[in-house]
Amino acid sequence: MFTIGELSLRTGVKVPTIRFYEGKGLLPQPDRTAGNQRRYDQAALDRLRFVKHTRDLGLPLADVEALLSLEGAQGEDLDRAHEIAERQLADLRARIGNLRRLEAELSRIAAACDGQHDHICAVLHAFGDHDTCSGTH
Amino acid sequence: MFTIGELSLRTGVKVPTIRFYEGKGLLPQPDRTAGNQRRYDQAALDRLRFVKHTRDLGLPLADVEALLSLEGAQGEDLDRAHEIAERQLADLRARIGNLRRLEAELSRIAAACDGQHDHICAVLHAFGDHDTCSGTH
DNA sequence: CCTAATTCCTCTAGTGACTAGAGGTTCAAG
DNA sequence: CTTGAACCTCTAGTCACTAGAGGAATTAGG
Repeated sequence: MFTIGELSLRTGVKVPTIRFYEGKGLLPQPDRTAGNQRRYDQAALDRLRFVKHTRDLGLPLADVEALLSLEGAQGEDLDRAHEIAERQLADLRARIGNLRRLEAELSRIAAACDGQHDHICAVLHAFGDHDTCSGTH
Repeated sequence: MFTIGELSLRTGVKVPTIRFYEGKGLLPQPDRTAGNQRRYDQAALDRLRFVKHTRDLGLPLADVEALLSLEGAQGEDLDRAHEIAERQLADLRARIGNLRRLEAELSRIAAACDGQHDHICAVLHAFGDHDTCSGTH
């Protein structure tokens, strides 16, 4: 049996966040001591690790919840899980694409003034100027 | 003179968001008609475009505000602007790196089950399983 | 057995950057 | 002069936490 603090150490999820997840229904209500403190078992640890991992992957809590409800799923339910993974992947790839375009633009802006102010620094102008952007955003 | 709706159309910033920016002090208080409606001039349009563009680049409003206060800056103030651009760029590159690692993992997960359920689908297991991750996150 | 330090409890409020809605007013066209 | 769209202010909700107040329980040392 772990305290909430031990669970936090083992998963890397902060204590208030664990309580927050419980309030959201992502984690079941754990046992309590006579003094009302939470005590967790191995199953709770596994479940929290699942939540942590999926969150790290960028899934919103609603999707984490959906996946949790699919535990031990079969047949069509597995298609749902697969679909969530595919959707997240597409999302992620789009986000990477956007960020790479922004990276190109930001480095153009940062390069506009390399510390010499003999000329008028173009950084501020570059921030305001959309016309010279390569991509759309 | 533009109404708030016209400003919205020309910049792509939604009407409530324009009011929100004004409340935050990012945009100056515009003139008003006798009936209390906002009327904007070209300067307001330019300023909002600057805000929009910097926001699109991923800068938090606090940084947008800092940049706005540097308008017409000279000397050392320009270093501040340059520093903000450099910091954002570093930030952005780190974010891209993280996302690319996650992409690798998500595609591993999505591939774990390609629609055939003869075998037990590994998607759910993969979501819960951090050990097989290539990178750290 | 007692005390002190640490961890735990609940609850409220704050973050960032908006977005949605209620309930009411003004403007522009016909 | 009427109608309908666009405007006004204000409050509250979103997401995923995070911080703090004020108090109770647990645990290690003496």
